[in-house]
Amino acid sequence: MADVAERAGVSVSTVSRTLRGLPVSAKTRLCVERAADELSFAISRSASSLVTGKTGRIAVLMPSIHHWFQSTALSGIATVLRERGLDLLVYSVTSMRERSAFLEQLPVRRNADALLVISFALNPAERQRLKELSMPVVLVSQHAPGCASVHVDDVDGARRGTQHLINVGHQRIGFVGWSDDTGFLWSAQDRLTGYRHALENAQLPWDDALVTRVVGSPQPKVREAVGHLLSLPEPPTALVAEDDTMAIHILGVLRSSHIDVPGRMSVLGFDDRDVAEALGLTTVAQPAAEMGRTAAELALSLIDEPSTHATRHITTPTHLVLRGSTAPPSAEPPLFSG
Amino acid sequence: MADVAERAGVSVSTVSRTLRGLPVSAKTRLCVERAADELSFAISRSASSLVTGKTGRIAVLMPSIHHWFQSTALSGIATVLRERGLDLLVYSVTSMRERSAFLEQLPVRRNADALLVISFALNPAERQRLKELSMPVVLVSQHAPGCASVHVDDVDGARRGTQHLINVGHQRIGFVGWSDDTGFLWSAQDRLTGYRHALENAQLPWDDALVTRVVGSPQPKVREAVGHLLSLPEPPTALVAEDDTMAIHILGVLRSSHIDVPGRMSVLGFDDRDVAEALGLTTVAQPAAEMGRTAAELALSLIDEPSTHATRHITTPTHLVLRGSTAPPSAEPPLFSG
DNA sequence: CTGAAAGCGCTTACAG
DNA sequence: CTGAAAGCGCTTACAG
Repeated sequence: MADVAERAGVSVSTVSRTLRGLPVSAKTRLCVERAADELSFAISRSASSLVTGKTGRIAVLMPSIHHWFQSTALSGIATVLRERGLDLLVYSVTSMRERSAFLEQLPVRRNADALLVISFALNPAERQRLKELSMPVVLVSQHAPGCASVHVDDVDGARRGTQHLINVGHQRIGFVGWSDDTGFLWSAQDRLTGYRHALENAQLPWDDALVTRVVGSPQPKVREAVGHLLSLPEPPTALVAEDDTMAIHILGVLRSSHIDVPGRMSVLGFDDRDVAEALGLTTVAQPAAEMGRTAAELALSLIDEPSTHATRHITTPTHLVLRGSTAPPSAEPPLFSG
Repeated sequence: MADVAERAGVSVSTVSRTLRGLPVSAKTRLCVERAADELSFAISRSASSLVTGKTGRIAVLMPSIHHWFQSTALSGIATVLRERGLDLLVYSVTSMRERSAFLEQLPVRRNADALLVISFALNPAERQRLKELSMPVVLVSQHAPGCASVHVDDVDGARRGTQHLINVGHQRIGFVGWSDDTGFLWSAQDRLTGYRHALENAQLPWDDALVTRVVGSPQPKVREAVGHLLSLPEPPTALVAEDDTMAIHILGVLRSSHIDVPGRMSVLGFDDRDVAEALGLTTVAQPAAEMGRTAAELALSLIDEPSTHATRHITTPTHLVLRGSTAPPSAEPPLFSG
């Protein structure tokens, strides 16, 4: 910045003011901007943050980055930050060990102006620990008292999806979920609850045998779970998958077993992830990118007015996307295979 | 840090040294570490980077974050940085306008120690511009003279995939690619070249009509492209898709048209992305996460010894993953649909 | 092994 | 509207 000042023939104070858009004379502005351009000067956030106390960065804490919901939400966050000229700092934490290390050291402290936490269930002690950061924290796809959050009503989404299956005539409906032994569970429980509510509303009996959980390596385990359901005395005619990825595994298993979807089995997903449309998967859509954007905006308003929105919860809507993987249970198998 | 020093009864110099693992007496170390713990002190990278000139951050420039290859590569990068205690800064650039703004302003300057660029084709002027950053730059999934890079041999991968189709007996093989009107093209051209090489090796005739490009909204356009291929006087019996996502769209179109895969049509992908296994897609796998890790490690060694590896190109291997979407062309349609 | 002091590149009162 | 000076929180020679 000293170089720019020298080249423009002004003081560094003036350069600083010009670059931050504070009032300077038109002539000065011109000189400074040209000088900055010629030197392709970029401000050092390190130096400015040292004095302002603001870092100009927003941090995101998340489990695996390569995961549809999380990367899509991150993408939404990035959009907002980009518009605002803020930098995006990503902390990815994939194991319990890393998770507790993060919470112990809180490396984000003083290195970001706010923290967004995408979709892993924090326990109360962990949330308490984040409070000690004394920076705005927004939970995405998770909610908890005392913390701002942006999330979807998983219970209601799953309820409405299941209701759709009931509406078209299904009476035996299975549920296939992931088993969360990792401590990074998302909305598993809520979606199962939604499924239960729909059954109750329709006065369909609850049957434990219709609820399966997949542990470990998906492909063989999903095959096993579907096998279990199809070998019941009274097998289901429709399956509610915890998410689209599970639904896609189910579609693969059914396809390789030559069980027609939706002729012999309806399959419902949750997410509306990238390939759901291509695969014709009926699913409960949640707006991951929009949730990211909303969360980022909430975080930014928390930075400006910490008290106002401190524990605001924003629930974004889900909606059912009808495609070809669900149909009434009595449909004839199609004439051609495929 | 002053607080920690006071609490531990030592000078800030000593605190600094202790925290960075420099030699201090065992007793001092204990005091300082306890004090730091009690105050849950986290160092301000802003302050330290101001004096060391190192930011402790690595930046990644990438197009859309929610995209299989890019988010998976990012994930690999994150793994390495996490181990090394470095922070990850993400610059996502989704339009041409943002792209040129980034290159003009180079906001990454002085805010990171190295820059990784994931999978968008930089033109020579843009690469030149990045050189002016005077920080290590590593290209991922792209290669160019004068720049370190980690990439896959797309020509060879596509050639081997196509060769597999030829080996099982296909003679009419179509190619379905994305049309890059966005300027963010990946390896489209190379994969088409690999396809051509395989045909040439096998002395199969080249036919322009067998090569299609999908522009705009995938689902209807893929349907159109596949329709075109299937209405040729001599239609293909196998399709090479530019990537798995395209292959999945093709599978969806074929399925909804009751054209059995692989009975009536073989489909080959490229990537081995997340749902490829679930869908039984035969594909040319590229190790996205590993490429990210390798690129991050290369960047770190460039930071330490700029000259040694400055223009090193690392080619990671692809391999064909055989699944159920490819088979010899004469196979009977299966008995059941699905 | 430890401490006092200078300085990294900015921003921000304070004068003018 | 502009400049000189102090100071943000660290690290790094330099002494001791």
